[in-house]
Order: sequence, then structure tokens, then C-alpha cells
Amino acid sequence: MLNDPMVLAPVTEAIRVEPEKRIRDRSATEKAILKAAKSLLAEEGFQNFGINAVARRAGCDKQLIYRYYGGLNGLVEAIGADLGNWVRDRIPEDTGGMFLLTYGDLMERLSLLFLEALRDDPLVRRIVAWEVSESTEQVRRLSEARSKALANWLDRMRGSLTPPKGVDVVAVNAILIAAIQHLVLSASAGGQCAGLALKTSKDWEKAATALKRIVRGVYG
Amino acid sequence: MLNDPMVLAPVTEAIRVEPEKRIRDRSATEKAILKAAKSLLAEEGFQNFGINAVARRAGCDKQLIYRYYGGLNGLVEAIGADLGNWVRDRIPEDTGGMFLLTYGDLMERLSLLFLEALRDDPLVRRIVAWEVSESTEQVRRLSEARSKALANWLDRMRGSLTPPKGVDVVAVNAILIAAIQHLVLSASAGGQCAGLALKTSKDWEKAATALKRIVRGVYG
DNA sequence: CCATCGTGTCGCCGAACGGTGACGTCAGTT
DNA sequence: AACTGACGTCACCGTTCGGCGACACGATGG
Repeated sequence: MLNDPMVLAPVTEAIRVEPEKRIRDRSATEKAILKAAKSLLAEEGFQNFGINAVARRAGCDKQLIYRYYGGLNGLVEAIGADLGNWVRDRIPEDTGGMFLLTYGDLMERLSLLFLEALRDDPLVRRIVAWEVSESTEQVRRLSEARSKALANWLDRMRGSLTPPKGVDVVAVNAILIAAIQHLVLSASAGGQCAGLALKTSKDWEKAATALKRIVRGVYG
Repeated sequence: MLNDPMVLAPVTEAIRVEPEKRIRDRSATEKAILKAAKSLLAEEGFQNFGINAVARRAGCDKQLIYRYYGGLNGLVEAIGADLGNWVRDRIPEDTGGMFLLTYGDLMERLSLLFLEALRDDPLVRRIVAWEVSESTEQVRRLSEARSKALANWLDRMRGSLTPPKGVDVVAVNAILIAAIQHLVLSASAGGQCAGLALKTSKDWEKAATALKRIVRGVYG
């Protein structure tokens, strides 16, 4: 009954009235797909991230995603490729006119820069949430690209400053980064973290002050 | 989401509880459902947490979940009710034979206790990941119950110790908790966090040492 | 001219989802 | 014994999902 061709025939003809052609431009379509995927992930989160949703948002057929990116896998990989540039694009490289004399000066500044950059970037926030929620190879690659870019940035900014002796810098910095990431994610999801409100700019000032104190406590 | 055809095949769901005929015992069924829900959430994560999956694991019909819990909402609420007891059940109240003379002593110990408790509890880990990934009223209630229980615990353990003056204890502690949570989540998902490996017990010792140093840095 | 190939579109499939109405079946009450 | 109501089960609905085969169209080049 559903497959009765008699019913389908007139329908196709009626739709044909509006030509409304999509221009044949592969690279443009590819960009549209990638842009749609990024905005979808940023706005809806990884939960509702799928072939159908991306295709809908890109205004194209999902088949093209398979053809051009090899499915969601390749698409995510393409997103991950941009992650390497994230730090460079979103975080200023200069010192903001400050003289960073000690490693503590540096890490205090970098912590706040990272905090603000993350607060301003919904896409990366979603990706970080994804990283701690799923354990697929897919996500692991994303995570790796991001942490590598982050490590590079840290290293580049360090310059000739030497960290204090006797401190496991990698471990301490990892904990600081973890704190910042979770703080921002919690705030983004629920407006608070462990009883600390994180909505108004006043709230964030308090958080930033506490973060500075922690960094200074460990790095002087 | 992101289904590889490879991983599609071995989707073996939990086996039914018993071939034996189901007894007419509402309270027993309710408990079975709640237990199934908790284990499902702990093992599979919130992504695959749904009416059908819970019913399958509980070995009962999903209709009963609607009848007894009013759907997933009520079921999650029931899970959340247990969260209030989590801290009490999972974290020792005594000081482990140590004398906690200062607030720094206290927070160092509490930080490590919390870290270990979280590492040992997959259910709460999944819930924390849920909290930072979704922003529904549902999850918000879970989050609130958890943070309230945590605050109570902190307060109870504090005893008569007074935190140092001039420090925003709430903010600093929130950041410490955030760091611990993210560290554990990252480790659980990818075995590392910001370039810091978190697999072997040796890795965790390094993390614990760094955490202690941070706590001591801010609280003396 | 026709043949080929890249591009875009369409419709269908099997599966899983959340949700609901209807139907057995058994226990306690009247 | 008959009724009632709670407990458990089943089948079905509409929707969405990922994935695939087939086709329409336009450009390109023999």
C-alpha cells in the first residue's frame, strides 16, 4: 500500500515545479558542510551531532557528507584539524604589555588567558565535554590534537623562563588546566561549580582571583 | 552517534535477570529497576541511558518504569536521592589517625580522599560527566544534590578548624574540586589529562603529589 | 554527436527510540 | 463465587537514526 507507485508519481511531478538548483561547486559545498558541522556541534553539543542533523543544517544531502568526508568520522577529523590552530587564533601571543619576569608571572597570565579563551569558544567547550564523556577512538584523536596544541602553546609562551626546581611542572599544569576546563564546563552547563556561582562577571572575578591565588601559591 | 559498523555488531545487551517467572512483587521490581538503572548508567554512561535499555537490563517491561517511577525523570530523581548518601558511604569520616592541625592539613587530606572516592565510583563519574554535558532541569537537580552533599561533608569535616583569613575559601575549594573531577573524568575517558598520563598507579602518585603541592601552596 | 564523470537529489531500508492502549493474570475483598 | 484492582506482558504507533542504491543533471572531452 505504501509502495503504490500510483501515489508517488504525481507527487514527484508537483515538487518539480520549483527548480531551485544548488550550484555545482564541490569546494563550496565542502566548506558549507564543515561550517554546519562546527556550528551544530557548538550549539547543540555532541549529543545531537549526527549525519542527518549536519546535512539538514548544511542544506545539502547527507550523501555528500559520505562522499566528501567519508562519513562523520572524517568530518570530525576535519574539525580536529582546525583545533591545532585554535590556540593561535583565539589566544593572544603577546604579554599584554606586562613583563613576565618569573614562571609564576607567566602561568598566572596564561591561566587567565586560557580561562577566557575557553569561556568565549562554545565549540571547544563542547569538544572538551565530549572528551570526558565518550571514549571512542574518534574523540581520543580530538583530545590528542587539542592537548598537543595546548602543550605547544605553553612551550612557546614559556620562552626562556625556567620553571622552579623540584616541581613536577607537567603534573601541576595539567591540574591547573583541568581545573579551568571543568570550571568553564560546569558554568556553561549549570551556572555554578561545587556551590560557587558562575554567572555574573562578578562571579568570574572571584573565580579568577582564586585561580590566581592558587597559581601563585604553587609557583610563587 | 558516530557508529562504526564494526562496533555495531557486538552490541550484546545485558542478559535477562532470570528465566524464572517474574513474581508479583512491586517493591522487588522497583528495586530491580533502580539497580538496573544505576548499573546501566555507571557502565554505559548517560548516552545510552533510556527507558528501553533500563527495562532490558532490569528484565522487566518498560511500562513498569512508567508506572512506578513516572518515566526516566522519576527514575533519575530516585538515583539522585541516593547521591546524598554517597559521601557518607564512600568517604571515611575519620582522619586516618592523623592529626589535622591546620586548614591546610585538612584540605590536603580531603582532596586526596575525594580523588580516590571518585576514582572508585563509576556511577558518580558518569553523573559528573553528565552534569557538564547536558543542561536539562533533570541533570541540574542531580548536580545540586551532589554539590549540596559535598558541601555538607566539607563543613562537617572542617570541625572547629578555621580557614585562613583573606582567602575566598568557597572559590578556592570549588576550583580544587573542579580540578579533581576533571582529572578523574579525563583519566577515565582517555587515560590522560592535558598531556599527563593517568593510567598506572605511578601516574596517579605524581598527580597526587602535584595536587598536594597545590593545596599546600594556597592553604599553607 | 555521444559517452563519461562529477555533482546533487531522492527514496528506501532495518533498527532503535519513547510512548501508549489493551490484554492476561493473580490476590484480596465483598 | 463474583468483583475489583494491582501487577506483569505484549503489540503497536510515529519518529528518527545511519547508511545505501539509484537516478537527474550538467560539464567535459573524445
